[in-house]
Amino acid sequence: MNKRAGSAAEKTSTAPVLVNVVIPPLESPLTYELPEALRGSIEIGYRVEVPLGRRRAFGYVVSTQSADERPADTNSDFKIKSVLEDGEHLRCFDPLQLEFFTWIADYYGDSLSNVIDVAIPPAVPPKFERFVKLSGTAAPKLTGKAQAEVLKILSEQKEPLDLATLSRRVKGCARVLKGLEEKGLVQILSEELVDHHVSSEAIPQWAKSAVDLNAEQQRALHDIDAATRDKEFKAFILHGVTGSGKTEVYIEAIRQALERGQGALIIVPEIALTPQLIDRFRARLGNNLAVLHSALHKRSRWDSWRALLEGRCQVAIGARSGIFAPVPNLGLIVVDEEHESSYKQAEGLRYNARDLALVRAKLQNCSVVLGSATPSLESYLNAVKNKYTLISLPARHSSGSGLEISVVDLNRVKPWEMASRNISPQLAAALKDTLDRKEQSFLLYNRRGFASYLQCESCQATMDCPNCSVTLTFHKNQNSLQCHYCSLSLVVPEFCPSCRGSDGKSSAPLVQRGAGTEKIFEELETLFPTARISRLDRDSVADNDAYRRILNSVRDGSTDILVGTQMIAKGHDLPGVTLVGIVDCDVGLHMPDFRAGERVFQLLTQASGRAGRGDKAGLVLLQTRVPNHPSIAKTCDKDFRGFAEIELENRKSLGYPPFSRILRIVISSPNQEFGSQYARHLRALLDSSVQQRELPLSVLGPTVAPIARIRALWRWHFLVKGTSPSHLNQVMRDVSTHAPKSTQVRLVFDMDPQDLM
DNA sequence: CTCGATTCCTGG
DNA sequence: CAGGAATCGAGA
Repeated sequence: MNKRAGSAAEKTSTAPVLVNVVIPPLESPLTYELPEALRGSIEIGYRVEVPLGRRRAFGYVVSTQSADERPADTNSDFKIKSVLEDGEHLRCFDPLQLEFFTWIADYYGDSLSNVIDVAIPPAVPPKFERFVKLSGTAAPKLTGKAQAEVLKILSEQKEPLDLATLSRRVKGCARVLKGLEEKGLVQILSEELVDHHVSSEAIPQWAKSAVDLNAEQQRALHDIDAATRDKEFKAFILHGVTGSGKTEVYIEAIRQALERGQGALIIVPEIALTPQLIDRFRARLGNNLAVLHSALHKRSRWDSWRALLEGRCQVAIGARSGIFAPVPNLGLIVVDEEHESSYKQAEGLRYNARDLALVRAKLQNCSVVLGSATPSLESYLNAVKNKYTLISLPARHSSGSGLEISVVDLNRVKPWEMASRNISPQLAAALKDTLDRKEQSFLLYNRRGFASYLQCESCQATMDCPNCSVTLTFHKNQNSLQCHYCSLSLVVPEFCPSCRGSDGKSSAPLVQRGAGTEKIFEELETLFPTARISRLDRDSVADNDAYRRILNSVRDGSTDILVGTQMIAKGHDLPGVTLVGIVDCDVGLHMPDFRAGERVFQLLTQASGRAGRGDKAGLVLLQTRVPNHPSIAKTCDKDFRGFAEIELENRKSLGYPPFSRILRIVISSPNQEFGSQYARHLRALLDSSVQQRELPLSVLGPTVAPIARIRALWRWHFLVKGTSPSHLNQVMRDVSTHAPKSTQVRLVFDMDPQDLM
């Protein structure tokens, strides 16, 4: 399997002659012959350059064959071309990873080619920098003025000087240097430029010192480390609220693995992968940490990847796509905030990085740690069934129960008693107290904009997106109506466009319905005119640096109240915050999605964790109209297990995950009639597949998707439910091979969907 | 019948 | 995806 290049004599006898190469975006592999000169040096995982038609293309070697396996007889009606001898051939992944890639392709019903294309960052040509240094001891003789100057500069230099700096000091130095080089007075070195984020320096000694872990952390560490050391597949759920010290456990476990020469992989949600977090890991794990992030510059991404591949780094940290990292001798995978739905890729290859972490751990016999304050029910059920080990870390604060969470039942507040449209007297009072104490508050309202929609007062028409079946959100700051699905932006019309003038009055006014963070911000400004208020949501962090700037303004105390969407629930340690107000807990609770309740619980619990992280006690106020709803009541009780039990019971009775698996099939078409007919036809296909194979599956649909139209495409979907993923898989294969191809419709298969809209 | 545009299909 | 072949359709 893992043949290394042997001696030249061995090469000819045992080295494979044929290689199967996937060339994205081609789905199936093509066979090429290896020219004599390349045999033995190219194996699985190499990116090779091959002739394809009349052009050259890059492809990845996924399997090899020796000459005698050549399928000479029947269907070889094509002549096998040869890998280009003068091409660029580059090692791109570890042969060990192939099994993982194949598994992914099978499970998600995609081609190996596409999986590899998604997994491997595109290689960038190496960049070289040239350095000059003095060479030889020969006395400088008969040098010109310019040459003398260069020599003088160089003699003042301890290290070789880079050419760029030199040419800035001496104009036209290239020629001068050439002369000097010929005389043997200087040497020009070429060194490959590797991104500074990646380095092979050893772990500094100071970082090796252990930190103080409490008894529970010690125990967690011990268990995780034992599994890692034994190189067995074992999954842990590390359940602990923010501030319970999960990160310390990860770091120590990784550090211990490193000392044994085992590599590790950490996956964090995109938004958490901040420079601060990376610094924290680097401070303790040293420089052999490779950062992988799809937003990184191409070169850094490739450099990090290669550093792992070449063994210069043993630890990788990355967002979703980091799960593919070629960590050498992988011993431990950590998935932080494992419940995050952003681990699921929403388009293309719709993989879930958390699920893949478990698959990979199983394939490579290593341990995996899923960390969260609010584990997903999928993971939690596995712990209940003893498939995973659940480790709970108690809150670490000395103040212990310093967090008080209470409900404001909006049913019991008369409209005229409200401090403002969306802020109850209780919340207003708490905000005032917090301001008086010179402490800080977070206000969560999980909706962007100023008003959810505008409605005509006379004809009741709502301002809808022309391309999507949703209302347009009113953004007051930009005075625009925006579609949050297709990002259309319109100037706000002065009068209702559909009834203007028709009822005699030419000025049918538009009224604002529903609220958003902008509105809450405005209410706060009215209530607390002297307070320093900031807003954090996708709109206010449009420019790249704004996110950090806003969080910094909280950290340094120049913001008193921060209002925002779920973004504020995920920021980092901000010890000055002692009040968290949830303006409306019920947002998102009534979505047509069986995970709605779970998501709300997660968000509320996560947001609550922002309060009182320092020594001071924290207060959380939950404004709601359904105070007895488990998502809210159990947040109040800080009772994850209690919530999980209720919710699991629900899911069980309805046959939803984690008690079943779902395959979602989405049909979209610009033509409503054609699409709906196509969807009905697909139902027949589904039924016949299920029947013929006698699969215990239930098929729901076709139904119009909850958002019936997006970007001018009408949408329908099916939910196929079953207990075994392989059954769903068979149906998916059947349908995708037999479904009639049409340019009018698009068909998407989504295994384990997170998004049901 | 011709030419350009469009769709289809192959690539080893 | 890219390039070539097959097919389509308007113009002459």
